[in-house]
Amino acid sequence: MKTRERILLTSLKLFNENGEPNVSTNHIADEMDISPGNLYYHFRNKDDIILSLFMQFEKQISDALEAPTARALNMEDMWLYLHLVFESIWQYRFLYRDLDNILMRNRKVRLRFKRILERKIRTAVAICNGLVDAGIMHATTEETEALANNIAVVATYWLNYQRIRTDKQEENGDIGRGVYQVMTLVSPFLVEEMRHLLYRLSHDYLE
Amino acid sequence: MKTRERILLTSLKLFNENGEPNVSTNHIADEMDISPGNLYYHFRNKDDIILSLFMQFEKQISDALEAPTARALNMEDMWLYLHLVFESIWQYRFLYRDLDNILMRNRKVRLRFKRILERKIRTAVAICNGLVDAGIMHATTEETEALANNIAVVATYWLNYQRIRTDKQEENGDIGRGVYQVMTLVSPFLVEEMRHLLYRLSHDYLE
DNA sequence: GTCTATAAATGGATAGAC
DNA sequence: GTCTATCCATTTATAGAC
Repeated sequence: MKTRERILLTSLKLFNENGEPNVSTNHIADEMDISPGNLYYHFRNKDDIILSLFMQFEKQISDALEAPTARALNMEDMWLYLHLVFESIWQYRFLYRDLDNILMRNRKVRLRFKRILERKIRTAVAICNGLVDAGIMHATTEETEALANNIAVVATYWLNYQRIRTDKQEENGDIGRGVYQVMTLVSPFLVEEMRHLLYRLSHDYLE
Repeated sequence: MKTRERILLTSLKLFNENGEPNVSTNHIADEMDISPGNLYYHFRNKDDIILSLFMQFEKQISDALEAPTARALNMEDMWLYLHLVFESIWQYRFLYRDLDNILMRNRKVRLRFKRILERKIRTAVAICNGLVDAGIMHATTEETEALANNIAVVATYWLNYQRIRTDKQEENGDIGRGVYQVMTLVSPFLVEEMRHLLYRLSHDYLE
């Protein structure tokens, strides 16, 4: 494997494990048994590494956000879709844990992250409208708008929230809970029949 | 004013403005025109300052969380209650912006913050149960549980979320939007009459 | 209580040899 | 591409005089 690739892989691992602010370029080089100078041959600086990792993340989550707008979704599709979103966040969780800091320092990442967030919201609106059109959901425009924001907030911050509550540092078992939690946002707007279906689905899903 | 007090006030201001990781003890001393040595006479280290600020925050938000469990709430009460919670968060927003980092470093703050979070959830459950008992809300135990978590997530992270979306750094005008957003979580579980009341209330409230 | 001076450590980054 | 050596800036923190 190329050194550049290894730097990205090692950085991602260390960032996720220890938090981005607690991982210096020296740490990364050390962990890989290369020299700091070598690292700086491949990346201009630490933010450059973060930007590269972010672009990997961006590509991955973009693919996940693509699918549901292409066609109408049924309930099972939505689980899968949300699962993919949560998987991406989990994989690059260091970004979300120090979001404010990272976005503050890094203009490029800030602009692009904003775009992803807006896209999340628009995707949520599109899905809801699809459900309303299909007659299995009832909501006014205003309700849909507020709902989409709530979906975006919970999807964005659920893993942070869960991490504070349950002290266990790793384990991604919370993804299922995150998906469930987002679904409970939509649930009360569904027609009764669908609400029950969702209820059964979620109990299967969470074992 | 005592120097110790001034250090806390200045730290809070700088932390909120520039982000806690970007404010060193030297910056704080500098801004106050005192020497770093003087600052360290009053506080053992930076985390000690953060702990003191956190305890101020804890006291303030504890008061806010006290009220609603004492008695049943009507809709107007809930706006006020949520407003107080958001005000506290806004005032100590630096904590929330670098939450993961701060909690990771500081065991005491972590344990106490966790307690506050649990209390937020329990308060939300209590309020919902009150509304159900009063017959103006319909929700199963499971729905209430999920709802309380969603309330906690949105209340905790709304200001962070809003800050990313709208680039303007300061201005607390988003508090009203935060309260509204939390209310939209509860709204679909209310009986129709109350839902309409809430709708009217929120439109008055947000001008 | 407050200041000056300074130690000790760390992190980001570069120059130049190989 | 990679390493060694090193520089510079910053940060935390303390000792000791006033």
